[in-house]
Amino acid sequence: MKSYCKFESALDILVGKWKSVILLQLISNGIMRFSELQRAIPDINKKMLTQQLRELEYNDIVYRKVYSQIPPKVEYSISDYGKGLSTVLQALNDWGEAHSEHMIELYGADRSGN
Amino acid sequence: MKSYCKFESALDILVGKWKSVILLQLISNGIMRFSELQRAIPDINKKMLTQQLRELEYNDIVYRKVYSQIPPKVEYSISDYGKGLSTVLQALNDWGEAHSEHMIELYGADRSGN
DNA sequence: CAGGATCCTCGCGGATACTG
DNA sequence: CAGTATCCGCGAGGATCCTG
Repeated sequence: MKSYCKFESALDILVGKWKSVILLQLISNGIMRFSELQRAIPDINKKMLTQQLRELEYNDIVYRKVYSQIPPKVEYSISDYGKGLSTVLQALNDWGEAHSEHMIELYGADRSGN
Repeated sequence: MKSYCKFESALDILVGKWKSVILLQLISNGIMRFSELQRAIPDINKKMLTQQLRELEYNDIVYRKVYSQIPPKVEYSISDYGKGLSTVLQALNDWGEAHSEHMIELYGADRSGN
């Protein structure tokens, strides 16, 4: 039997109400400014956006580039290291897709709200 | 660019303070009774153990076998379907391991409490 | 033995206002 | 523009007691 002892810590890093959406945006759009992220995710507020971005930055998943100018300009992107997540994300995504099918088989209607 | 739209729902299923520990136990020990799980995870209480098990059961990750007898006997195990998670778990675990190394490189000491 | 029912706490997430 | 600072509600998680 393999190790399986650090997947909990891995989970923690992805957990947070907005982490996934943010990641999704940055993955598909590349570099994005703070305000672009705000517009792309209308239901989030600045505090949450900042907070979740900081956590992702702390874990070196996203890269934060600050232009020291006025008005300020900050760009976010998936860091080189963060790109290593893609395998995991893909695995999770594939399983998630299969699972929603499975749930439909088991319980009937689709309640995913997708 | 691949889809990446269901990995959020996949995450939800693994999230919960005790899901990972429970899964770990069931993966490595196979079939376990309720009380065995309790003993294996001393810090959990019955309510939480029951609740998290029910959620996993609802998602068809764990199988619950009830022996109608007195005193009651209930056995839990990873369902056949749930075994399909192993790939994902392994991916998460591998990344988690690499990541904790990476964090040490970045910030020095190991704060994982492992 | 394997829960169910109740009550409570604590911190995540959110609304709003202010600032360099 | 890209944030901080404060305040607050709500729900996941927990302690405790009861039951078939």
